[in-house]
Amino acid sequence: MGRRPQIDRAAVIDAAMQFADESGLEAVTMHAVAQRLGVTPMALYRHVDGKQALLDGMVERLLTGYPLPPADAPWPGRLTAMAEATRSTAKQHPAVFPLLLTRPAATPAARTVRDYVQAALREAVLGFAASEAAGRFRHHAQAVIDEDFAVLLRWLRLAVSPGATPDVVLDEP
Amino acid sequence: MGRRPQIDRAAVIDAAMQFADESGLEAVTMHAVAQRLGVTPMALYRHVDGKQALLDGMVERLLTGYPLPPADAPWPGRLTAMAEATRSTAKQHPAVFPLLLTRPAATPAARTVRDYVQAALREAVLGFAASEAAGRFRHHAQAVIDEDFAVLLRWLRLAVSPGATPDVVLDEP
DNA sequence: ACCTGAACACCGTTCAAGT
DNA sequence: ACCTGAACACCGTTCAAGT
Repeated sequence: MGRRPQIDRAAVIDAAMQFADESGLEAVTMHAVAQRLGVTPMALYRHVDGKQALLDGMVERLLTGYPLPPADAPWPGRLTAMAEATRSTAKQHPAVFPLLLTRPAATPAARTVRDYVQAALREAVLGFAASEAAGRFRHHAQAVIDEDFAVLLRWLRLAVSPGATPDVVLDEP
Repeated sequence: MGRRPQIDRAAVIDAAMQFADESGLEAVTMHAVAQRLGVTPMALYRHVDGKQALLDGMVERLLTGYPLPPADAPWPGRLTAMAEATRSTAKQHPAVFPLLLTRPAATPAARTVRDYVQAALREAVLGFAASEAAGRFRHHAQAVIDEDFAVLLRWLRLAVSPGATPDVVLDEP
């Protein structure tokens, strides 16, 4: 008499992600996800706390897929790592990606990552301000400055245009 | 035999905005808006092109409410004006405000304003970079620099945290 | 413990019809 | 031209019931 659930929380979120990438985010429906799992809609409620919780689970899955440098690493490295993680995520789940911009603080994991990026951006801007005020930039090679600003600019653009396609945002010079 | 429509596009959008502020954005429903206007849901379709178009109309209403400095004005003034317009909008329609971050390029008017902000931000960052590279900051009073960065930082924070309450974003130091 | 069946109130949208 | 009535397929979610 094995009770084999065969439909745990991870499977539900998996199915939702796949379905979203196939048919679009707005097609992710309790009925549709259930059908894809060969199960009744009501069966999902045992494993996720309703549709909001399902979407939150998808966001968490998106955010926790990649390791990030420690918070006290230099900000260009942190932003670059986030950019790479973001690009990978966008490539793997292009349709789910917009959720990141719509529900950024829905879960503790999401909040942690958002604060991580926010802290890096703030450091970047304040760092530039402090550096130029002290005239320290003359000690840097111009190429390094340009590179740092390229990273910063990409994030600004991503932050400013939530509706933009990730690839466009990340790939443009 | 006056045909007095008594329910034009503006009235539909008005009702939707009011209802959103009273009952939340997710309560804005074709049925609900129609009921508030004392009319059948299907009557709305003569004046707005479905629900998406209704939401787009609300975004446009939000964005076109305030005049902005010309595009060739100095960027701090442009960002400050946008900040003031945004704050007023957020105060008047707090529940509708998130639409701005969700559907930023839905209509031509929305696209124009987004490009306006994006250009100002880009100019701000590039301007700082160019200035420090040339060592020109020594000619500025530190107070002016601080003020410029305060404006820029607010916009960065707003851009980075779409889910944050506007008042918190705009009022915090 | 896990899933089903039947049902509920609601949603956006259509069509044909009234005036 | 503008609005209504009845209806459609669908949505999230509940409840009681099966095993």
